[in-house]
Formats: sequence, structure tokens, C-alpha cells
Amino acid sequence: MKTSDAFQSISHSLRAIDHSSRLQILWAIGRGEMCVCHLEAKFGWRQAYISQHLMALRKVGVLRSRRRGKFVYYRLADVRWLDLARMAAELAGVSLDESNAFATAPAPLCKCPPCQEREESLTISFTM
Amino acid sequence: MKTSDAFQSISHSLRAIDHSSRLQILWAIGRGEMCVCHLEAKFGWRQAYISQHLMALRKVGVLRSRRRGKFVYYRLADVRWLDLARMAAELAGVSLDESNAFATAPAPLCKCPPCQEREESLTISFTM
DNA sequence: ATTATACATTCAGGATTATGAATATGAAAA
DNA sequence: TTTTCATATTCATAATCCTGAATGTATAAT
Repeated sequence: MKTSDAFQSISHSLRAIDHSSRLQILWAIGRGEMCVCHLEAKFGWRQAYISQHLMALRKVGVLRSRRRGKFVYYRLADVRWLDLARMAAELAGVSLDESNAFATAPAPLCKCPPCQEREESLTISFTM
Repeated sequence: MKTSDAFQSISHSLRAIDHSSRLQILWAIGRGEMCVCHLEAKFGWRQAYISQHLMALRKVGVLRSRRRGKFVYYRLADVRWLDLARMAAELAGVSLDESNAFATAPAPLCKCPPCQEREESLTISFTM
């Protein structure tokens, strides 16, 4: 491997995550897993837009996906990508509290099985 | 600060370092200090090209510069930028040995005072 | 003051990338 | 098998960025 190739591939990986929307997706997924409809609900972005970013992240190996029926769930291929992003936040002068608050903020429920379950349990405890 | 602004500024910082040439500059400077002519000698790039990249890195606060006479020396504003870059290298599958070897490879001497001194001392020890 | 040297800035073009619209695919339900 | 729903892909164009050429500025030497 030539030296310049090494730096090119570092650069490619970084470019995959250096986009504001993709950083938000990283934070939102965190150490968990999210389907596309989840992200749609959380951000209010159009589905095609989200899929494109997910594809870009998957292409360089930042994200992995698994399909369960109609739903596709995404998670980090290596959680250290999140550590790297957090480090970048710190160096950029963005408080971790702020970005973490965003990540853990409750998102509107969507139609995927995990959300349906949560909705049911919430309804039960409400009507009891 | 709005959430989107926070992620925008992380994104801006990352974009500053996500370029192959700028990564090489980061590695070359490392924990030390380098003048522009040094980088010129090491990479064989034209001076204007280097200055542009240095400016881009300084604009987002990755590099600081100090002038001593005709020469301007650059160093990392925070060495954690280097840690971040190394982490990116690891995640991108680039061996640290390889990139470090590049950084520590001896560069041709240039005309800045530190290099002149080194050259003199080398000459002395050679002729002794 | 003039010249030389080290570095910075501007600018135009070409190359890349981002974005939205439209459409395709793949799985499950009817 | 037709339809519906969740997600993926393609395509065109608008926006952005990279790069090299030319030129400007600051410092020191003569």
C-alpha cells in the first residue's frame, strides 16, 4: 500500500461521517439499533434522503444493516466510530451534554415492531 | 445554540482534516512544529498549495501559527486532533505503523534556522 | 529605498458532492 | 397474484469544493 493510498482511505472514511445529517444519524443510533422509519420519525426528513445517507455510511463500513421482514435495522459496525465523533465534538467546542441530550430525546413512535410494543405498553399503563 | 448548528460545527471541523493532503500535514507536524518550507521540502508540493491547506486548518482552529522573522511555524492547537486522526486511521484499517513511519521519515533540510543548525552540526560531525 | 525571500490571498475552472423527484425492489398481507 | 408498505436506487441539477496560476504582503538584507 502506498503512503498516499493510506491517507486517501482515512480521508474517505472521515468524509463519510463529516456531514451534519450523518453525524446526527450516528448520535441517534448510538450503541443501539434503529430502523429507517425511526429516523424518519425522529428527524422529520424524507425517507429517500435518510436512505441515501445510510447507504453512504454503510459503503465505508461505518454502519451495518439487518433486515427483519419489511424493516431494516441499522447499527454501528464499530462503536469506536461514536467515540471518534464525540471526540470531534469536544474538539469543535460542542458540549457532549448538548449532543447527548439530542440523541436521547424521545422520538415519536413509528410503525416498526419495537415501537408498536412500546405504544401498547404505554396505553395499558395509561388506561389502568 | 440550535442542535443543527452544533452538528454543523462538528462537521466543519471534521471537513477541515478529512483531506488526504491535510492529514499528511497533521501527521508530519505531529506533536512538534514545522515551517512552511519544511513541509515544502518533505512533500515536494508547491508553496501556495501548502499555504492553502494550512490556512484551512487554522481557520477551524486545528493549527496555530507563530512568526519568527521571515519564517512561520505551525503546530497543533490541541494534540488530541492527532489522536482523533490516528483513531480514524485505525478504524479505516490503516496500520499506525505505516502512517507513523511516514511521519518520522527524515525530510530534506530546508532554509529555516532549525534546519540550518542541524545541517551545520551534521557537517561538523562528518568532517571531524 | 530596493531587492530578495518566505509566506498569504484571490480568483477562475473543473471536479465532486448534495439534494429532491421519480422510480424500483423486496417482503408481507389480502 | 395483486396490493401495500418499508426501504433502496437512479438521475438531473444545484451547490460546494479542490486546484493551480497569478499576485499580494511582511520581513530582512543590501
